Amino acid sequence: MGRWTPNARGRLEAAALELYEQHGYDQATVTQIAERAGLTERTFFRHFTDKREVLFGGAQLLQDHLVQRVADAPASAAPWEAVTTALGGAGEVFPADRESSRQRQRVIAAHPGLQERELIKLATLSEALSGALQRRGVPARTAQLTADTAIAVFKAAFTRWLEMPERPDFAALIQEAVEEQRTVVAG
Amino acid sequence: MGRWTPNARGRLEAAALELYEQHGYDQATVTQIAERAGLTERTFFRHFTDKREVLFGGAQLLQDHLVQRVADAPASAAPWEAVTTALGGAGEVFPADRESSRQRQRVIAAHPGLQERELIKLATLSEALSGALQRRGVPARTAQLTADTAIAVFKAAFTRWLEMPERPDFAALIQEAVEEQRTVVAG
DNA sequence: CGCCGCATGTCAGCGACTGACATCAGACGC
DNA sequence: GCGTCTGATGTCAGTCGCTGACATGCGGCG
Repeated sequence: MGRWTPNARGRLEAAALELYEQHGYDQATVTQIAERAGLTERTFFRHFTDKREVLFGGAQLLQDHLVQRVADAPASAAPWEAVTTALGGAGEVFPADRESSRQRQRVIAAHPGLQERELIKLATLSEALSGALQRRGVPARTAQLTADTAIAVFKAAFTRWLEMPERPDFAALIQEAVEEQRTVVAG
Repeated sequence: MGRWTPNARGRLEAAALELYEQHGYDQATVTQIAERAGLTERTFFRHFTDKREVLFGGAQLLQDHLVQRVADAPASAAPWEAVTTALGGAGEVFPADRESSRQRQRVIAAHPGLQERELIKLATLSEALSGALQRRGVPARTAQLTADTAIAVFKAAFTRWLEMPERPDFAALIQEAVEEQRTVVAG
């Protein structure tokens, strides 16, 4: 047992999500978030670099997971196959309840600054996938284009994953989006 | 002749670009930028919503131009053809000297916050292209996937446009990237 | 037993951004 | 010509995000 009540970071995340949703991102001050978590503003900034970052803790997990899967793909797999197969397994790291994901998306959708942060997380993910592909021998420019194109697929699939009534199989949604995109660019 | 020296907005843009490059984005204060332009901090924030936006005035022009070209494409053109043809004409709205574009890219590359802003400009552009496609009868989901995929192509082509020694024909770079992407997703 | 590490608290300060109100050259109606 | 109105700018005060420097005190470790 530590000196302080445990999981300060998790309490800050929960407090922030609640306040952002109830009063809006702009109205919620960092001081309020910290107080609700039983901490001080200064401690908030020791756990998160800024007021936005508290919503994006999961991005790093997703990225590590995907990079690992690309690295682990059989040597025979083509770049596009390696990446899309990895994306198909992303459902494993999504939260058990889609509702918390939807809540988070609602907060983000309501604030441009949070959309900016989400976009750079996707861009960082794209860079990471590109790096994983390059380690498989794919040339840099091709790797980046492949990764960017894959992100377009991921976005489409994730949007559907949130929208569908019953929790869907993420791999199937990825497969659908891949096929739709192939149709599009063949056009 | 107005009461004030003209083109306040342009002077603020120039002053900001210089200071961001010379001293770094973080070190340059808005007060400094405004003073260099012969104005006050308050006036800066009347022309630009925040310290970042001063670097992104051209994005709206590009967007309007591309949306117009998608709308003007012949009815017979498939969505992908309409969008990529429009992208090919984007070279018309780039600055005459690539050096100022490179300077701007260097500043952006040096600061994550500016990268965020650039990404949301691209996302906004993607939304606008998606809207233009939907006005041509393309279903919403397909339109967005088409636009996102097109943005991946645009990024690749623009990067090359900045890098090449002689000013290249942007339409040709778009065409190259389209073909490379088709190869990629063909697996 | 005493020292140390580390998560947290306290405090002071900077700079981004905003709202309210003042100013004043030029445009415009008469 | 003359008063009025408009719109870009200035002035001022205030909030809040974020940071650096230093203090504090429990738990562990020698």
